Amino acid sequence: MSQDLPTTSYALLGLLTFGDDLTGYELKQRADRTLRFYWVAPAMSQVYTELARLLEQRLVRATDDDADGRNTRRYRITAKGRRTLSTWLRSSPLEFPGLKHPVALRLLMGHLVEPSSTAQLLTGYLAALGERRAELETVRESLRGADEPGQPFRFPSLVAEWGLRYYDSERCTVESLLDALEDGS
Amino acid sequence: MSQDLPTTSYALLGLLTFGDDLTGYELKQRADRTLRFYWVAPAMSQVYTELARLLEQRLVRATDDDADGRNTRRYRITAKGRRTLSTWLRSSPLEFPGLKHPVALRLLMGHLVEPSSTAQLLTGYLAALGERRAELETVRESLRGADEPGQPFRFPSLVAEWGLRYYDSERCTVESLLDALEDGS
DNA sequence: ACAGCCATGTAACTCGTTACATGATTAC
DNA sequence: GTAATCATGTAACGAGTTACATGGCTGT
Repeated sequence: MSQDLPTTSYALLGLLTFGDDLTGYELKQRADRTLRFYWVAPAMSQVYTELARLLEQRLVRATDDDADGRNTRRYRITAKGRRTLSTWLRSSPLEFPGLKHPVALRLLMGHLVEPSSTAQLLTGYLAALGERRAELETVRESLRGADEPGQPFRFPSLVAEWGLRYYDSERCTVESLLDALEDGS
Repeated sequence: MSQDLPTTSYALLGLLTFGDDLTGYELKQRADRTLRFYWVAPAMSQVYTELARLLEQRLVRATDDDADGRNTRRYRITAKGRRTLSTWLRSSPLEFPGLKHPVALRLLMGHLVEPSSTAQLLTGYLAALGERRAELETVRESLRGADEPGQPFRFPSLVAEWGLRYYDSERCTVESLLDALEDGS
């Protein structure tokens, strides 16, 4: 029973393997600090939906904690959850990354607008890229001290590094696209 | 009337601005050669669904061509379609690209599996990346000759170049991740 | 007192997918 | 003749979103 969950379920389950129990709300925050950069930023409502599913399949266990008046459920991954997750990691076939790049999409149709409009698009993207990069940089900084081989945040740190490199490469490419547009117009 | 279409509608409409009329089938093929690399590869059924929508809003016009026995509808963008598209291009707010990167996601959970399993994941990705890159290279080659400033495929060519650079940057990063994993295990 | 955050959920809806259904043309 | 490709659509479903609904706690 219970084998093929949507990838986002595995992703959220994976965020519960870092040694602490989280509420739905906290899980959403963790997703926003990690998953967002290379997977998705699930809506609050989806986090609760996924947790309900994981609970139903006994991949997580919930502890009600009404002590503080607030209705609070804290979720912990179960042994079965760990087994399921590592089986998935080992056996799932390679899926190629999917990119949804509205900026590239708009550049494709550059012939429909004035060159200045396209340049403005790319300049705006460059700015957004800078902000994003700064956010991810902050995340990586916060992992410092536990990101050496063998330590708990080694892999999150490697992934963050990967993201930073990606943003750097984007900046570089977009800058040369802007140059090319100037020359050719 | 009629303004906010899903982005994929605009994307498909954009593929009809390169001077030729296409059948649904041909449009799908064009999407597979271009959109796939930085947007989506829509299912055949979705292409027809979107075309029906575009038709309903008079953004495309259809010509039935039953002459050859086959039921063939050829679609052409209308003046209204062009207006709608260029308005969208000029006025739509900047959306940041979204990445769905199953490989990065799995790397995040590297602590749950043996190092060899993670290394295998990355090696597999490197191979897939090579194939993808080759496909995109073929596409770019096919644009040669009409990709100079002012020519029809200038922008598609720039976008393809962007994609190639992205794949190169990925290859480079993944190689150094593999090095880091070897050192630290 | 009031705003902002913590906290949990339901309902309606859209996008996009896979599976199904059909049939003609082309190349071997 | 038969397999691959061209060609068009419908139906059922799933993943994920926004909007809605509720309420307590915390800082000023």
